[in-house]
Amino acid sequence: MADLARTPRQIGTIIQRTRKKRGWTQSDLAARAGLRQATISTIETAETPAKLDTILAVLAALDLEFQIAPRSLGDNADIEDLF
Amino acid sequence: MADLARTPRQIGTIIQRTRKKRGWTQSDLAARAGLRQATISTIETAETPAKLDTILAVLAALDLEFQIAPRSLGDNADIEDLF
DNA sequence: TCGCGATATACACCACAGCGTATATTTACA
DNA sequence: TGTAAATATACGCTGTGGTGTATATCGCGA
Repeated sequence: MADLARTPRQIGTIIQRTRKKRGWTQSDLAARAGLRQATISTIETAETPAKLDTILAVLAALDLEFQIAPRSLGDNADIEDLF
Repeated sequence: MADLARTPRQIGTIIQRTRKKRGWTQSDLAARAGLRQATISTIETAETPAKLDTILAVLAALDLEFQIAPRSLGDNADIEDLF
C-alpha cells in the first residue's frame, strides 16, 4: 500500500522506516545511493528540503518509487480522471 | 490510478498533462504555486532537476500528491511489507 | 498569413543543498 | 556501566535551482 507523501517530513519518515526495515544504517543507504551519511541524516529529519534527484536516488536505493495521484480522493482513488 | 514517477522527466510530463487537463496556462499554474512561468517551463521539460519543495508546491497547486510505493511490484502492490 | 497568446531562453544575482572532512552526541549491547 | 557503533552537527566551499526582468520563438485561431 502506497504511503502518502505531501511534505519533506513525511518523505523523510517513510525513508527512515524503510531503511530500518531493511536493517541498513544511514551509511549503508548513503553508499548505495551515492550520497553521504550526513545527507541521509538531514533528509530523514527533514532538516532542509532536499533536491528532487537526491530523493529519487534514495528511493531507488531502497527499491521504492514515487507515484502521483489526485489528492482529494484519498488512497483508493481509482477514478478515471479528474474531469 | 496513480502514475509512476521515477525520473524528473516523468514527473514533468505528468505535471504538464494535468495542467492542460485543467485548462491552465503555465502562468496560471505558476501563480497558484507561487512560482514563475519560466520555472514551470523548466520543470515540465525537465531541463534541470528541481528542488523537492518546488515540485511539492506544483503538485499541491494541481491538487496532486506523491505516494511512495515499492518499485518492483508494479502498481497493484498491496503486499503488506517488503522488509 | 497575420497577430497574439503561450511557451522557451537569456543574464546577472542570491540562496542553499550537498560535498569533504571532522567531531559531538546519542543509542545499543556486551 | 562502559564502549563501540550509529546518528546528528559543524565549517568552508561549490554547483545550481529559483528569482526578476526581458525577450525570442512557437502555436493556433481569425
